[in-house]
Amino acid sequence: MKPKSESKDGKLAVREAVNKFLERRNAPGSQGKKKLDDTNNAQNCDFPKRDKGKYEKGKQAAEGKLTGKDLEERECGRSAGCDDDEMNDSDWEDCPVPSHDDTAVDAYADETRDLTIEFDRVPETKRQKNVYRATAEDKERAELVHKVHLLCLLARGRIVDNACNDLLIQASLLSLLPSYLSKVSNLESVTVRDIAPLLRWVRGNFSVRCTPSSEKSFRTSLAFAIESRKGTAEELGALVVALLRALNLTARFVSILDVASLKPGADKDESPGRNRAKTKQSIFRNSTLMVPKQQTISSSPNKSSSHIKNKSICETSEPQHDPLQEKMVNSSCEAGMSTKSDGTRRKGDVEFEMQLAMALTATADNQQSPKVNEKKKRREMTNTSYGLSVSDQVMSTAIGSKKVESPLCWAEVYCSGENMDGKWVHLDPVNGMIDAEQTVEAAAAASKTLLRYVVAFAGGGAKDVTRRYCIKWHTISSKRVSSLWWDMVLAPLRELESATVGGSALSKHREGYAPRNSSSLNHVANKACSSSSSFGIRSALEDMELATRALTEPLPTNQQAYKSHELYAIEKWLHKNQILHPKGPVVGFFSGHPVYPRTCVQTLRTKQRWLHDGLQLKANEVPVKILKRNSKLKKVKDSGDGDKVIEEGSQCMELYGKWQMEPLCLPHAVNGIVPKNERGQVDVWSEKCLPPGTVHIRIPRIHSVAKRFGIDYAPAMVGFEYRSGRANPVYEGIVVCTEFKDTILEAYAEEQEKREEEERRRNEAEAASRWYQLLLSILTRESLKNRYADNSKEVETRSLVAKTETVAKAENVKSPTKQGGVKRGRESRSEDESHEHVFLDEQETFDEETSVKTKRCKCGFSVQVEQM
DNA sequence: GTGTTTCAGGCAGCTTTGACGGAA
DNA sequence: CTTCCGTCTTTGCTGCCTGAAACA
Repeated sequence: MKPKSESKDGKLAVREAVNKFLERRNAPGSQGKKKLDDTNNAQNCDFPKRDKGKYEKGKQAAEGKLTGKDLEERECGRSAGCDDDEMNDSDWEDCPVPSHDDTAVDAYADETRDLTIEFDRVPETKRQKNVYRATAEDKERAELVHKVHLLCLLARGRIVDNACNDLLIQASLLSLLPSYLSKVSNLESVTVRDIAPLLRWVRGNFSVRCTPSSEKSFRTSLAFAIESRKGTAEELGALVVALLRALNLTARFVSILDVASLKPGADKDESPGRNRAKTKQSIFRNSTLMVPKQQTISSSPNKSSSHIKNKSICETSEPQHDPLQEKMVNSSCEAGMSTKSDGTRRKGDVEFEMQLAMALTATADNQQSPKVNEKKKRREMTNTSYGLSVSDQVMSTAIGSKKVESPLCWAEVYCSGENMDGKWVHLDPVNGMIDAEQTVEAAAAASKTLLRYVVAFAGGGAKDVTRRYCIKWHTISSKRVSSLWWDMVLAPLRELESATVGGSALSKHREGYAPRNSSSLNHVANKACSSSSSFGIRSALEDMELATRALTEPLPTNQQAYKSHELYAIEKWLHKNQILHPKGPVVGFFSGHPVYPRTCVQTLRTKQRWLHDGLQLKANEVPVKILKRNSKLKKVKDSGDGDKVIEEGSQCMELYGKWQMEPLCLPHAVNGIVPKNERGQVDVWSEKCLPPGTVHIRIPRIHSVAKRFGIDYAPAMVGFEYRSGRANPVYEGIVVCTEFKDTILEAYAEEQEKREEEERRRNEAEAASRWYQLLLSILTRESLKNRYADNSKEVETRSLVAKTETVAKAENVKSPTKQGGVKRGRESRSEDESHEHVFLDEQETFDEETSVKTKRCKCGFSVQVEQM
C-alpha cells in the first residue's frame, strides 16, 4: 500500500502509529480487538485490507481491557483522526497534524501508562483461538528438518548395525549363551520355534535400563550392557541382533524412525516424548512403574500387567564383579526392591522374586549338565507359542511387566524354515514378542507414535520395511517425505543391505583379528558367510512381499480416508478436474458408495495445459468435462471489446483426459524457417515442445546476432511471471533451426569478445581522462599555492580555491577541498572514490630525503604527493 | 467419551500473452 | 525513427487445511 502523497512528515508519523496500534492489537495473545472508534475525531486513516477485516470483527468485541499503552495509541489515533467505517484502502488523504504532536502524545502517555480500565465482559475475540497457519517458508523449513532428522536417524541405525557386527560383542554373547542354545546355528532351516528359546534367554538375562549411557560410543555401551546385563531398548535390540548374527543367522536391526513432523507446528501436538508421557499418565495412572518409559510395550494384550518401574528407582548401581551377585543386585534394582524393608509385598515384588529366580536359573543353565539342558530346552520349546509372546510367567518378569508403549526398535531374523521360501520374523526382546508384527501398529497407535518409517539395518545398509508393520498405510502416507527423495536416499543403502550376509562382517575380520581366549569367536567365524547369492533372491522376495502388502491394503473405515488414498477412491471425493476412467471395477462399497481403484482416477486438463507435457489432442475428441469459469476479468474484457460473447462459450473450460492425447506433432522446420505459433513465437514448456529441426538457445541478447545474420528465429517463451495483476510471458533466448546453431554461437562468442574489448578500451579511456583532470587540478592548486602563499592574503586564496573548484566541477572532477585549504593528493584519494580507480595499477615510490611520494600509473602519468 | 462427518472460514497458490515512456 | 528495456500494480478463483459442531 502506497500513500498518494507523503508531503507531510506528521502524516507519516500518524500512519505509523496507527499501524503499530493495529499490529499490536492483532498480535497473537493480545487482548481482543478494541474499537478505535471515536468517530467524532475520525478523520482519515488508512488500514491495510486484512487489518480492516479483523478490525470489523473487533468492533463486535468492544469489551476488554484498555491499558495506558492502548490509550496512548488511541490518543495518537485521535490526534491523527481515524475514519473507522468507510475507509478507502487505496486512498491516503492529507490531514493536519500539529508539529508538537509526538511530544504531546508522549507526555500524555507517560501520565496514563499505568492506568488500567477494566470492562465487564471478556471480549469475544479472546475466545477465538489464534489459528496457526503455516507459510510456505515454514513448510519448507519443516520439510528440511524432517529430512535432516531422517538422515541422522539413518546414520544412527547404521552405527547400531555396525556395532552388532563387532566380533567381541558377538563372542561375548556366545560365551554367555548356554551351549544347547547355540545349536540353532547348526540347523539347516530355522523356524520361529528355534528362535524363541534364544529370545527367552535374552529376556531372562538382560534387563532394561532407563537412561542411555551418555558420551560413549555405541559399541562401548553395548559392551557395557553385556557386562552389566542391562541396556536400553536399543541396546537390547542390538544385542539380540548381534547374538543372532553370532549364531550365523541372518538378522537385522529394526527401528522406528520417530522423526520431527513433516508439517510445521504439528510437533506441538505430535511430540513423541510428550505424547508418550501423556499416554502413560492416562493409561497407567495407577500402575507401579516397573519398566522405563521408552522401553515398555504391550507384547501381548492378554498378558499385560500394569507394573511400571519408577524411573528413579531403576537407575542402577555399579556392576558387581561376581556375576551372580551382580545379577541379583541388578535384578533387585530393576524391581525397585533392593532397599525395601517394609514387609508389604506388592505385585511388583512378587514379580521381582520371579525375576530373580529366572536370573539364577539362567545362570545355572550354563553350568548344568547337557542332559538337564536338553530337558529344559524341550520344555522351553513346548512352552513357546507361535506368533505370541514367548514370555511365560517367569520370563514376563525378567525385563519387566508390559503395558502399552510404543516399540521403537526390535530385531528381525530370517527364518528359512517358515513359509515356503522363508520369511523375516519380528523379534522384540524388550517385550518378548516373536513373529508378532501385526501388533506393532496397534501398540504404536495406542501410544500415539506414528509408524511413519520402519527401517531395517544390516550390512551398513538400510531398507524401508514400513509396509510390513503398517497396515493402515493411508494414515501415514501423507506424513512421509516424498517417496522420490526417500527412495533416492535409500537406494545405496538398500544395495548394501540386500548384498549383505549375516556373518560376513565376521568372516571379513577373521583373518586379521584373533582375540585370545575366544573359542566362541572362532566357532562363529568358521560358520560365517554361507552364501551371498541367496540374499539377492531373499531381498527380491521380500520386495515382492512388501509390494503385495502395498497393493492389498484393506478398505479404510472412514470416508475421509478415501480423499487421498493411494489405492482406493470414491466418486464423492474426486476433485473437479478428476474423473473415473474407466469407471470400474468396483472393489467394494463404503456407506453405499462404490469404491474404485485409484488407478481409475484420471486427472483432466485443458488442451493448453497438456501442451506443457508435449501432448496434443487426438482428432475428433470431445471434452470429457466442461467446467464453468467465473472470471470477472474476462467478462469485463469481453464486454469492453464491444461484442457480447455468449457467456457459456467464453467462460467454460474444456477438459480432456490423457487418453485423449497423443504426442505433440509440430510442423518440421523447412528451409531454415522456424514454425511459429499465432503469436510469432515458440512456447518452450519443455524440450518436447520444440518443433523438429529446431534448437533452443538460452542466451540473453542472442536475437540480435540472429537478426544481424538474417537468420529466421522465434522468441522462446518459457513460462509466465505474474506481475501487475496479470500474467506476463517470460522469454529466454530464441529458437532457431539446428543448422544455424553453430553459426550463431560462434558469432555470439565473437561479438561477446568484441564487446568486452570495447568495454576495456572505454574503461582505459575513462581512466586516462580522469588522470588528466586530476593532474590538471593538482597543478592548478600548486601554482595557486606558490603564488599566494602569503598568509595575509588568505582570504584571497580561499576565493581562488573556490574558483578552482568551480572549474574542476565543470571538468567533472570532484573537489578535493572540504576542510579548507588545499589538500594533498593522498587525502584527495581517500576522500574521493571516483579518483580511486585510476590508482589501481599504480606504482608507488617514496623519496626519504625529500619526503615525496611519487605515483605512476600505467597510463604514463605520474603524480608527486607530499607527505603530511 | 470417542470417533466420524459435515460445514464454514481463511489462506496459499495457481492463474497465464500490455501499455507506456525513456534511453540508446 | 525504431528498438529495447524498465516500470507500472498488486486479481480472483480453487483447493486445502483447520476447528467447531453435530451426530453415531
